[in-house]
Amino acid sequence: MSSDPPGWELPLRLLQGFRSLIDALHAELARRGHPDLRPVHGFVMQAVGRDGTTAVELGRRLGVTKQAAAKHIETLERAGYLTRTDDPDDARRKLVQLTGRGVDSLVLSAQIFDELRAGWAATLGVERLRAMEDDLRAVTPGNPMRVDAPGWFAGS
Amino acid sequence: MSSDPPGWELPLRLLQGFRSLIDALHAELARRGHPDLRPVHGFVMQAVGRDGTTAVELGRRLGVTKQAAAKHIETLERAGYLTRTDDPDDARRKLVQLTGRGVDSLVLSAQIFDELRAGWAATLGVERLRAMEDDLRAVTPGNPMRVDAPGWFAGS
DNA sequence: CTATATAGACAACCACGTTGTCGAGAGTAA
DNA sequence: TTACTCTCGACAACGTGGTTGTCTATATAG
Repeated sequence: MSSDPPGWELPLRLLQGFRSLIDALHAELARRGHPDLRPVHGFVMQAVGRDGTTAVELGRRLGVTKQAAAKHIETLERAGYLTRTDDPDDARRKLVQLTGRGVDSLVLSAQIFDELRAGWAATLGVERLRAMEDDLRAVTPGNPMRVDAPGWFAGS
Repeated sequence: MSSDPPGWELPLRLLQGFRSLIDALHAELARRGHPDLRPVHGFVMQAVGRDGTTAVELGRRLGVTKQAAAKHIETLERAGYLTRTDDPDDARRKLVQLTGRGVDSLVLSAQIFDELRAGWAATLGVERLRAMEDDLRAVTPGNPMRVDAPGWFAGS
């Protein structure tokens, strides 16, 4: 029988797996017309969503303050991925929405993620990959769409 | 037959798995006498290692500049986890070494990681967990001891 | 002895998070 | 209508952790 690996290997492998996928995604995004996107930008735009949102709500979704969310919005607005328009029903609010370029980057990202997953399936076999996904779902029962990752690591 | 999940779920699950382990580790570390440690501190002390190192070498291991490494050293020195002493063989160098408290935190972390892995094994079964580890090794062939994670996410 | 390379300290700056404050607008109750 | 309260977004100040650039002291090679 084989002995168990040390427990500290598992989290590092999980992180490496995540990193390798995200790095490959952004290498491919750069090749297909989005060289300026950073990993955090994908999380922000995913949190904005097709329906748009506001700075306060975006902050809630990302798990940061509205001020931090506003800075992300400003960055992505200047880069051409988001627009801000006045809400006709509430003069306090500014509606943040994806531009065509923003939507394109999300569509492209979904497509590239599928391609990367196919690469893992080719290496591991479809059944082993599905087993890994099932097992990860079992130990991380939350909604995978939560995007409050940024800023979590460094902490206070 | 079941259909494949979207490719974007896999990286999010990997990140969630990593996060859940690291969060559980630090909750337990806090309970066992190390409430001030942050995730990044574990990476730094792991990079310092039992043999000690210097600021320049630490920066190399973490993938950051020597100045950034020096700031981590100063933080952890003030917190009582590291000491800096003059190198008797080279008056330019300051040897950075773990204190007893620093070593204790690493020993404790290794122990807690083993306990967390046992928890996953209880949920998934030993064979499934080993399969996941094997598969992660197969798709992330690098040395898992690399600890250059901090600062990678936000990018430029 | 001299030239070059390295270690670490220091300053300035930037990115991204925080808290605190503020004015404008919306909602509600007297 | 008026007054009170809440919400949204803007702005300033600050902390942390990263960067580049510069400087001094010390090793090391020629």
